[in-house]
Amino acid sequence: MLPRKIADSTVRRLAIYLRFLEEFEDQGRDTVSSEALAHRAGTTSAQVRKDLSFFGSFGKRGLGYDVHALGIRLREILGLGRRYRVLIVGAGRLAGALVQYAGFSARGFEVVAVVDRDPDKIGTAWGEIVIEGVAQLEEIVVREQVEIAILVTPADPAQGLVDRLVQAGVTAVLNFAPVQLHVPEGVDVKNVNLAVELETLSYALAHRVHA
Amino acid sequence: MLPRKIADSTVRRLAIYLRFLEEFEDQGRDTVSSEALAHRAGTTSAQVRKDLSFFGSFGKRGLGYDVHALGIRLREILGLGRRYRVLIVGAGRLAGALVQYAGFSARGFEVVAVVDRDPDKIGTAWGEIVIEGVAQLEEIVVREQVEIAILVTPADPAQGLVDRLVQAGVTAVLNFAPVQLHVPEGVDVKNVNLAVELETLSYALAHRVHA
DNA sequence: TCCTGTGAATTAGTTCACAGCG
DNA sequence: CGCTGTGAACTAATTCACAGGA
Repeated sequence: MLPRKIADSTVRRLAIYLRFLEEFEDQGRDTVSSEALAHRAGTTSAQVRKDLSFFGSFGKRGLGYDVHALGIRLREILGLGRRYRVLIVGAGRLAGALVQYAGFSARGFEVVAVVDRDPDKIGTAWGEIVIEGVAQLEEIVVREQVEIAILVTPADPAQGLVDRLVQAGVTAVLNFAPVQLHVPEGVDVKNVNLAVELETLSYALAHRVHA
Repeated sequence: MLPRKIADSTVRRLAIYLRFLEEFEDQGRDTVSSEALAHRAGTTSAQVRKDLSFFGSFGKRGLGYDVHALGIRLREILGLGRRYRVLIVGAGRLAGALVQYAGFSARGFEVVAVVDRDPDKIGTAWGEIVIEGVAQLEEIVVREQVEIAILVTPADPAQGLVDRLVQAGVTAVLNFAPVQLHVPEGVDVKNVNLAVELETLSYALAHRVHA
């Protein structure tokens, strides 16, 4: 589990393979070929084998991969063998959707706190979680041993918030704010920008060969 | 606006440059260098110039780019010069967040209908929009002249729904369901998978050089 | 025979570096 | 001079193609 530098595209595909492996497992299949995985994941069998080969050789020639064993290995590789404590910054609707999203907790991402700057929201409850004030950010990070922050705020306050998060000890951030965050070495940021996704679609529509 | 094949990564960056151009415009700046754009967008000046060069030469040597003019060109290139009629399939919390998300309508993506299969949701209103039954899918696509569908459903029904959407005339789909959709030639699908984003973070955490 | 694992070949994407125009 | 525009060089990612083990 120590190869130097793995492409982000490879890591994303591994996460996708894992999803389908679990599906196969639920169906009681105990073996799967690179071809079958590739078809489900929308890639090629060579790509699947190459992706896996960076981490070892898990298959049996002539047979394929053991569904259960490969699942375990992928979870190990992806760091999903444990739970992660997540803080959500910003209590808008998207944050609400994330808190309730079953896909996160199923994978071990546990939302332990939500903060917002709106005094009207502070103190209200979302299920188990009571929304706290953004002033408590640092205190919460320490108290709840937060490792991952999800930033769901407007662009404006995002950089200041991430500075405070990093200062308090957070080293991984999933950023939904439409800004490029600047963080010190050793802190990982992944950006999700829903408007950009739609704009790549409108690009495709605009440049279609009109029949 | 006719170059053969432009990388997805380039299109995404163009959308990001546009965001910052608009910010600069709001600030009253009327000229910007590739270097300044690159810094905001988290890339390099050479990358910015290369991305733009695929579509023409918009800058002035020694000076940079005209903020307003480049904004217009980028909107043209991205196909943002018009409005798009969007149907949301699935009325969960994420769908609710998308309906209300200002970033979409600001860019011309107008949600014209929402469908769900839950009878308890059908007939309830989200702002202007009354949720309709999934049975009406085809009728709605025609009636509302839907061009883009956003699929926000569980994995299970997603393929069947996309088949119906395509049959009814939809040619662009933003898919949040964790499955690889199979669609005919000429239909564009972009996938967003929030769990995968978090998993790339957990990969990074797990493989960090522990100091 | 079937299907993996993997170097080699290819293709795609990024960065360099500099000529040339304002 | 300053900064763009762009071939050329380089680096990264994907695909090919086949040797070899089950």
